[in-house]
Amino acid sequence: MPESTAKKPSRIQRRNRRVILDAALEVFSKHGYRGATLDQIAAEAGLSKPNILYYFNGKEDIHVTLLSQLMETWLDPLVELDPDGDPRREILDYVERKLTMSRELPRESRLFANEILQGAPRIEPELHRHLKPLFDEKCAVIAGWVSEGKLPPLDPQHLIFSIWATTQHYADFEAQAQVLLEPETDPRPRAQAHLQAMFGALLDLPAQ
Amino acid sequence: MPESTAKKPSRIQRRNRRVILDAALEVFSKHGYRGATLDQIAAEAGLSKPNILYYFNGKEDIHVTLLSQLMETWLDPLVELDPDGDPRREILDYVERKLTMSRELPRESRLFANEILQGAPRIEPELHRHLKPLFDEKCAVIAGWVSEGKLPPLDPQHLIFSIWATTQHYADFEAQAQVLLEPETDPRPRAQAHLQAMFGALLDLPAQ
DNA sequence: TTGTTTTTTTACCATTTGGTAAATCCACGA
DNA sequence: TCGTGGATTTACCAAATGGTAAAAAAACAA
Repeated sequence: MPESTAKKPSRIQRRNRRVILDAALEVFSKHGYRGATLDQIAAEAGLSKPNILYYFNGKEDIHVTLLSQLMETWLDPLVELDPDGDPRREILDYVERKLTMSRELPRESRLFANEILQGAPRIEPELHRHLKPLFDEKCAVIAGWVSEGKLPPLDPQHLIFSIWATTQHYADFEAQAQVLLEPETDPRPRAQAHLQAMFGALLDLPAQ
Repeated sequence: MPESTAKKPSRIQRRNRRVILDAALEVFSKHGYRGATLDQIAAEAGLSKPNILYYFNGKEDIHVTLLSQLMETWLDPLVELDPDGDPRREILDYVERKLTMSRELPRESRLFANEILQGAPRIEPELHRHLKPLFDEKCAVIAGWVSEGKLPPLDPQHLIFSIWATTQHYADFEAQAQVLLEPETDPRPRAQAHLQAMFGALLDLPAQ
């Protein structure tokens, strides 16, 4: 019973749990929680369905484990925002890291987007536990920069929302961009230029 | 057979189709296509399941009808962008209309977000037929303003993406905002100020 | 009222899907 | 080599779900 009181997991257990979670990421991010089936995950993982249920307590367990495990990766770019760095540089670099992440981890982006869209029923506790404190901390950092006159007066919370929205857009709404832009071409180089110009302009605003 | 060669639909037919589509909007926007069930829609509409299937050919028919019918409403704010207006005013007003729409029609926003996130399997033809031409047209308008020197050099396509992303964010990711901001409080007044400042700064950039 | 058409309900059905029990297989240490 | 516990498969099941057939009811035209 790998799920009971944590003994040390065997090599096989670690490998298969990883294989399953990777397959689940693929399937959940493509079809959403309800749209994904254990059979699809099993096929993607190359394992049988009962075998998957040997490693996890059920569909929801897989989903929650996946979200929890990816939360850290997902928040990493924001963690790196340095209170002691140059404010303008720090924020523009954060935009760039987020955009890079939307290119390199689009499945993770869509996984979170799906979960939030449904009202975050399974990840809400994690949001309170990990996202909220980090968000508050970094908002305070930015607010500090503003009050020190190192940045023009701006709304830290909504600035961060704008960064999330604009960068994740390229992963979450990729299907739309495929229709509207040249397909087969990554729009992110031009997106990068645009976003740097846009947030740069906001940060360069003269103090009120 | 209301579905066959279009006779004039009766009063009952018009009413019930409207009731069903409204119920479907509620359910689909909350749970996504796969997450929604005909039973839920029937309960929400106050009709029996077979009765619903009397008015529509199936679950997918309801979904496609809903998306098609809402497409016009959804694109309306962009249609209103006037080539003969003041460029800066036109774009900032468009931002405001989109933000207002995300407050007044959040279900519609989430319905589209869900569909696009899944790869737009059922709405792709509509995107090509309605969204693409409008998008190209308005991009050309903005590009014209730029080349006339009425706007600083900017990327029309990605500008529009940024407007979509930032405004719809408040409907699509409402669950996240609920965790991070004061619940029970509409963040949009402050969002409005932030977005006007941000896009205003971009549009006020000196010509290169 | 009566006959006809439209609308609604009742009673189902086949498939899908998350999940389980139990038998079997297999890796590995003694 | 053999035994034991972990890993995997086989064969299922119950509930949910999209959908249908046909009877009953309601609406409506004459």
